Amino acid sequence: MTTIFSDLKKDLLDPDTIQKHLLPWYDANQRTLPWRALPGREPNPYHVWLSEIMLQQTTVPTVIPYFLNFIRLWPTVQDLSHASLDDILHAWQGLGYYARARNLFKCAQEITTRYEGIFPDMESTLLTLPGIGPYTAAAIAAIAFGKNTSPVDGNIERVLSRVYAIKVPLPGSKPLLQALARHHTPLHRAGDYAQALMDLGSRICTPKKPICISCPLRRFCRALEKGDPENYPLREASSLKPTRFLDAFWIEDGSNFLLLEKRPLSGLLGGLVMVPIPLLNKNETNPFFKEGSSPLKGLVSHTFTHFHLKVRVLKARAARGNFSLLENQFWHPLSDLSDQALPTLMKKIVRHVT
DNA sequence: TTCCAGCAGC
DNA sequence: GCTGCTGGAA
Repeated sequence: MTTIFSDLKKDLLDPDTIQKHLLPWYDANQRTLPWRALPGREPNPYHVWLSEIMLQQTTVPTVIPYFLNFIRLWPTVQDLSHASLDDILHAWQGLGYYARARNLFKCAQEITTRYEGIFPDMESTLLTLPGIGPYTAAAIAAIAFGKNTSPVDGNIERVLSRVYAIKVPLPGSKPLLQALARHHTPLHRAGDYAQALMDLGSRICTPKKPICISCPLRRFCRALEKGDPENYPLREASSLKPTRFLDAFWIEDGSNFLLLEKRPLSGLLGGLVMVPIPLLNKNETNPFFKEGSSPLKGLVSHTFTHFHLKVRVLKARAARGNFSLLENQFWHPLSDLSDQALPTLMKKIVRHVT
């Protein structure tokens, strides 16, 4: 920590400067969120964990309906641990990063069997559970159990980068930001402190057009002093994504059944249901003949973490009797697609065809 | 149409 | 250090 601070040391703010201004602001301005305990009430660790896993990948407004649906279907972590993976993936569909739904399930099972349904309250124990990494372990320990830990999410990175006008670009500045967050974490109310920084980041210290005039930290924000808070945090130049072109096979039998396949559990869109797209995973071979199929006009575009995808849809009709299904394939009524766990790519293809 | 945020697993 | 998805903003 001393080395990280070395060239910043004389510029460090008092350890408690930030929280002294931040906590009163939080008490007056905190967001009401379905997983957040009302002031003076005990947080529900199951709710905190579930929301943090969902929030790992998307924003609060997107998460809220998924979260409410999950706790309606599975009110406790034991209920979730007794669900089926297919039901969980179905409820998760559209959220993306489907490996996280599998880890959610594994984690619920471990909590139920190894911890008798009680969430561990130690950061180091939480860190051993599936799907819980450094950020989530610290967040649960602080928010659900009031432990003195310092979770650093994207909001907190942005706020601290601005307050200190950090010149090192992300992600290289992460250790420094972690150390700064640690430096300012109060002994009491560490969870409120973390949530206050997150709320500040989402409501005031926004990526674009921050509302500095309303910020409780404006008096000692160095980026504001320099006049360019929006330029922080600095980022390494990102590399360009390649574009891949693939064919999807929309194959119907004579009676409105569609050929679907369940994708392998690991890898892209794992465990979700799609029409066949040969070569979407590496090493996949193409078992389909393009003869007898007609390409639809236009392409379906979708972007994954590391590449753009443009899909041509080939439509064909097959007699069920002389079509031999692969192990992971099945015929499914077109009218009942909604009972399957479909990724957004598949929904775009459905829209394109129908 | 393109860009971007968001964190864990391997 | 590479892989994994989506919605919303620009």
